[in-house]
Amino acid sequence: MDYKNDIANRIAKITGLEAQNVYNLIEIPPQTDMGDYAFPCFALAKVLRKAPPMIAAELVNSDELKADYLSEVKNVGPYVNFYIDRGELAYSVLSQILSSGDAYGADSLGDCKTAIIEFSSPNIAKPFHVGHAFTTILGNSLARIYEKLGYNVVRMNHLGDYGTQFGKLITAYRLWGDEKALEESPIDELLRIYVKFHEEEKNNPDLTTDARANFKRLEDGCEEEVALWKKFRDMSLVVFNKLYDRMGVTFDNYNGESFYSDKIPAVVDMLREKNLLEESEGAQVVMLDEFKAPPCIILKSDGTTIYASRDLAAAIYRYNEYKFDKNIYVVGIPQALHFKQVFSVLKKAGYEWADNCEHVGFGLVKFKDGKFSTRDGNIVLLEDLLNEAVEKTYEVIVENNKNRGNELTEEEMREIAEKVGLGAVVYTYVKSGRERDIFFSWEEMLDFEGDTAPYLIYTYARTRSILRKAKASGLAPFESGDEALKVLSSEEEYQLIRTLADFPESISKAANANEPFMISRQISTCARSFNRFYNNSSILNAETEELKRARLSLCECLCNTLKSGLNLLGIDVVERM
RNA sequence: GGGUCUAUAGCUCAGUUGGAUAGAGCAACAGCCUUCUAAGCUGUGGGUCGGAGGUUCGAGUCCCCCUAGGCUCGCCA
Repeated sequence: MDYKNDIANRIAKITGLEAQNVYNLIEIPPQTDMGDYAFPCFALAKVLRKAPPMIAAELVNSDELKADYLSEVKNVGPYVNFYIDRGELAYSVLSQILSSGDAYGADSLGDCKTAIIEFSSPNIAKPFHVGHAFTTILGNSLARIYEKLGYNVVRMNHLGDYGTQFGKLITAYRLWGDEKALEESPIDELLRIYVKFHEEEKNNPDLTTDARANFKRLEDGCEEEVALWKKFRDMSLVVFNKLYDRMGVTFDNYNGESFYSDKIPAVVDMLREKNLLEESEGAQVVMLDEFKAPPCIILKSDGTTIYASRDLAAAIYRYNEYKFDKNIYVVGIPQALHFKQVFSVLKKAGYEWADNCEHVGFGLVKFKDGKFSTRDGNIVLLEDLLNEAVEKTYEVIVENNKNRGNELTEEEMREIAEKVGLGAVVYTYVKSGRERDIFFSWEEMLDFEGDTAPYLIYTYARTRSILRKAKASGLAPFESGDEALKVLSSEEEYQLIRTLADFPESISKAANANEPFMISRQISTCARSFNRFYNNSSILNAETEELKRARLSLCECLCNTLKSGLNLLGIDVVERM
């Protein structure tokens, strides 16, 4: 039952205000002892020409505000506070969660609309470091969130697989390439020769000329160059895919820059036909004064294309192919202006769907002391970070396993460590607002206490353990709709139920703002509420059989919520740890 | 210099269209395992919300100015 809506209707009846307006005014009090909903009377003060506290006092006495599900209606200063009957709340919230299972929070808001999410998009032949992890983790989470809300999601990996750097790689590979090393560790070898190229290039301008010629031959489709390019691309993809598999990240396609390169001329023609192209300082540009943005370069003065033209071609292709309702780019904040320009050009060219394109930016990953730079070797590979986190998790598990009667086998411990370790890393990226820079520190990444994934997974596993024990002793939770759920009315139970009830809303909020942290924050609150309850009340040794079963139901609801929420963040749960 | 974002507890961060006593986690200190997993829980200390002004019943939140910092500003992506 929608309590808020019902309360709004009742207040509307008394005051004569629009129900929708009242609904928007109703808020959730900052403290739980102030009730479940509150109606502030400030807005009525002007209309009724009375002081808000007086209005509140009068409202409270109205018969219209007497409902079965309300245990109390109280005026506090200018507010009218509504208290939902705890048993009633427990019954309605738990019934809903129990019937939804792992799907708790799912919605059909998306209505089968199509949402394209471009994310990860690493450069071929370059190492995948902790900076790339941000777009990968964020995009993966957003994809899952939109799917949960009923969207048809298309995951796109816009690979950096084209451009003059491939001319350089071809030149470098022919001079210094080591076939064996390439087979064993493609990215390392490609990076080695790429770095060497840049060193040698300083003293040998011929290399630059050769690299340009090679890229030209690649663009012209010369067999040898294309074959080499393809080889580099395929080998890099194998490496990336291993990482994606490990993280549970999937893509619907890997159409990178190379895929769109032959679609650019049509875009240039289109812009020219619409008289949008101007010559400026030798380049072909689209002026964007009316969008308060600098000109967007479409063709360089040498007539070649640039990344803006590629992104234009990609957007148009995507619209024609998918007729998307949302086209989201999960790319770092430094590219904010670039996307503003691209979207503005589309708009200027008359594509109304340009309004459905959105740049979802995120902060930089930095070191506390000094910059993050590939050149200085000041870099942490994502794989190293994951391994480190898994290893540390494993040590903790081994230690705990000794104290818990060696229930786990070596293999199980390895498997748990993998999931929890990865979860710990993923969580650090989605625990706060995406636009903030992340200061990378091993210490924080490997801290498993407090607001962390291990804490959440631990809470889940601990609860699963209780459910297993209950089952073994023939004790079953109540099912959805069982009136006995109403016995849950203690302070801790009530607090937990309230936080569980807020979970679905956190998903739609997260989607609206493209901010997964709104979900991580919610489930973190759920876990904390549960642990408080857990430490205060015994579940399997509760006073009555009925209370035991009702509390087991509460456990099950917590599990459903945590599992669903963590899944939306891209984190797996484990049954024991 | 133009654009843009940020500034909240010692540290890392929340704070919804202006609303009730500005909240979490970490760190510090003091407690809690013969009881369902202590990766847990309880308590304590810690704040002129960068600074000044303005708007109003009311400002961490909105407007203006200032200070500090990040990112960015046509032929790299």
